Amino acid sequence: MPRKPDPAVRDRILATAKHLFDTQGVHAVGLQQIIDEIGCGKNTLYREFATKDELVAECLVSSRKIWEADVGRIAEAVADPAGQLLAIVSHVAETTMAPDFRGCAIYNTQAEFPDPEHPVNKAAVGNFELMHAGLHDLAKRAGAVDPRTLADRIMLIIDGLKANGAAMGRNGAAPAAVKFAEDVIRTALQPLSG
Amino acid sequence: MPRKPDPAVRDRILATAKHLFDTQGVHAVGLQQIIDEIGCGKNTLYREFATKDELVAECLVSSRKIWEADVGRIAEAVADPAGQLLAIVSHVAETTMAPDFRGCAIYNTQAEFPDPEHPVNKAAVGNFELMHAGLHDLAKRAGAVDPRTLADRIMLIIDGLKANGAAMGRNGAAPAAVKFAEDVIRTALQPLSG
DNA sequence: GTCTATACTAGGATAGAC
DNA sequence: GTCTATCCTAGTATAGAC
Repeated sequence: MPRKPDPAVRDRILATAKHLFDTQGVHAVGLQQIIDEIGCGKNTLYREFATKDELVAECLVSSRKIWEADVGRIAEAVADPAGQLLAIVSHVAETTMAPDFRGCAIYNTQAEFPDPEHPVNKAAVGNFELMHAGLHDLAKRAGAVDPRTLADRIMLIIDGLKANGAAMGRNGAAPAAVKFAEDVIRTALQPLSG
Repeated sequence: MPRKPDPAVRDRILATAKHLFDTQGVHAVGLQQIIDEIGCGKNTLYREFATKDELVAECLVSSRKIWEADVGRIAEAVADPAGQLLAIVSHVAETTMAPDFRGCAIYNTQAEFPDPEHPVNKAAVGNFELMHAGLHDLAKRAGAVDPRTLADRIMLIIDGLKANGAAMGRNGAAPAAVKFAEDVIRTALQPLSG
């Protein structure tokens, strides 16, 4: 087969773009930079993604899928919903304490597209809503007295981890997050008067 | 004195730049845009700030001063350190639930300057360290059993508020944050077996 | 002299034509 | 894949108003 039908060229573009966007910021990365990195032609990129915004939005879909895959893997490894909540926090803590962690890709992308009507902004908000809904579901199945409040608190810890980890890594508040979540979950499951 | 020594031109540049940076992002705002908004000449801006980076760094100093002023005002209004911690969280919650809140200016700026060696990045990290140190001090004076842990937890809630509030406003986890902090502070002050 | 305003350089951006 | 068109950026230098 002499002529490659480049079956995965779209995925390669997406992966390369997502990596560059995540590490340097969307506005700081030009399409030419992505093209150079991949070694493809400009029209190849424009065939797959009509505009840069479309490419950015598609990267957010990738971020969502990665999150869902992580949560799914945790669900397979941990039986009880309360343990899954804790494992999710633990997983986020690990990623945010990595030396090259530069912040939550979804949050950072949203910050670069402040217009609430912009598709990229809407996609980012949608991702957060999905995350919160997943936590809420787990909190319900864990038997929390007030599932919504538990989900809110875990969400705050996760979001705090991302923001704090980006700025201060393991020198900041991130190392304390898992124990924090543990206490919060334990308290939330106690029927009365903890 | 007939000739105005334009005592406030530097402040006007700073205020305008900070507002534009905060609402649209640093990379998305050109110096020309700032100049047009102010109505001054390009020379004037470059006389006060040699480079854009210098202007950005100075905006971070403004952010820090605003934070310190907020904390100082709370310290005057609330007597006990534990109450101050709660009031700080409450204050952050209010700002993050404002309809036009676009995220923490310091965090967003840092995200746009990922290079840890860049002066702007260092300035942002320095701001976070100052905030954490202030919380730690309050936690100690509040008589917390483990002041560092209390400071870490309050910091996580505050950072979570900023990230979550930017994405979801009052539809997200932000409204639950003050009650959350209240519980955390109360538990942290109990000498044993809460 | 001090300000605004404009022209200019050199580079990088998106986008698209070929 | 290359090449072009158009636009915008940071930053500098110059022109002209008061």
